[in-house]
Amino acid sequence: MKCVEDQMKMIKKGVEEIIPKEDLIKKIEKSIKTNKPLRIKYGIDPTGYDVHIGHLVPIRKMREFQDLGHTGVIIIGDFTAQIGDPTGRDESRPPLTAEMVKKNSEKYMEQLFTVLDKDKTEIRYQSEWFGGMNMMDVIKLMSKFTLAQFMAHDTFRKRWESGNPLFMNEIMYPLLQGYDSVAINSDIELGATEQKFNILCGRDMQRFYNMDQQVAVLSPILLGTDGINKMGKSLNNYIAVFDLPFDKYGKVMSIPDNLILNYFNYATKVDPDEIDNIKKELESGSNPKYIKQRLAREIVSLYHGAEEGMKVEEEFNKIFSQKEIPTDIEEYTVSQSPLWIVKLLTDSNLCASGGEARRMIKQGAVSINGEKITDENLQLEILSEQIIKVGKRKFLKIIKGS
RNA sequence: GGAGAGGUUCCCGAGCGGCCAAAGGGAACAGACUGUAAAUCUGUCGUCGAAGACUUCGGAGGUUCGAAUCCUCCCCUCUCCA
Repeated sequence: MKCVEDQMKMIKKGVEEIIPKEDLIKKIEKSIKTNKPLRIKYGIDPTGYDVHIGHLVPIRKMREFQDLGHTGVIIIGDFTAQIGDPTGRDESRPPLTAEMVKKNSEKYMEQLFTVLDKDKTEIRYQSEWFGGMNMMDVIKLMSKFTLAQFMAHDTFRKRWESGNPLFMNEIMYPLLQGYDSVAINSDIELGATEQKFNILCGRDMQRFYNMDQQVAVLSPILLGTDGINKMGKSLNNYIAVFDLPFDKYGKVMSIPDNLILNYFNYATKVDPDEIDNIKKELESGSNPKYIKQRLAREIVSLYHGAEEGMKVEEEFNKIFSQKEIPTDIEEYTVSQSPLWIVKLLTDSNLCASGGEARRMIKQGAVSINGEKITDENLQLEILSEQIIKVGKRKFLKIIKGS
């Protein structure tokens, strides 16, 4: 096992805050002395299974802990999922069935294991400890905190002050998350900085149960592709693990230039020294496009391999810089000919409605074999291998059916 | 339990009997430009073979030639009082 200094150096990298740092040092010392791995906690809510690269910032940290010999513990929040984290924007939550929880967490873990070390990961469900609780236990949990403590928390206070509804069950959220730390006896909890309150709740909760208190290791929040809000599903500014390589590449290319270094730091495995070089390069005024392309390649490679990264980059240049046609285009079989162009666009799902299809034609966004379509009444003679293009990035190959 | 305010199109938010498919902003999409699905500028932004028609302003009824706008009941949220 590595010495305390080495471990600390590795842990501190790319981390915004460690609360309290002294405790972390003590924990590592103890772990080395007793040769016992630390238990590193991270919780997920199985409300869905779309994992984006923002979620993976703390997960990468967990992997580093695992590489240092420690144990990662993933909590499947099958109880907290019924509430919805108040720090998020989610409003009402439909109740989750057991099957949904199972399906979501399996898919979720599949994505996390692109980063984590399976042999050093423990998966635990909240229902293991909350499932058997009765009302007395719940009251006991609630008696540990005051309302004032919760109202001091920014997200609760803001909701309150802006006159938005704040439900009682939402107040339970930090309590449940906090008790998880007691249940699994965690040494360290990982999360983004917005999780500070919840994670510190876990610390308090452990103290109430006379346990060693966990340390909060907080990662910065990854901004979304819009460059303004945190990456998240509700704002549709996220890059998902399940996104196709080409989409990942394109989404990275759409981030504002000032986010490039941020992404290099938190969304790739590029060495910090190398990132320093990139920073200098950016400052020296070289074209950010090429640096962003490298970033996009790095991110795609991380999930799909270096080869795919190169391939996708070529494809991107082809379509957007040289305005050519992509190599692989989805095919669509048409048996009726001639076919009204608007019908073709809607039937093939290139456009959502007839109105949209007409609009696209009017705006000069539709072309067939490179020829712009201007007549929205066009009866198209269907020939095989016609390439239809809508906007910049929607392509379809028409196959003549019989 | 009492008193007040409010629920509008993906989101925020105006409208308070016809000129409302509903201002403005954001998001999204398209075009131009470029260094890219950056930035900027311009345009579009309910559905229907587009003519007119149909559906939409928390829900259900009603008044009216005509309702997002008025009335009744219901559901939901916020504020103050207890």
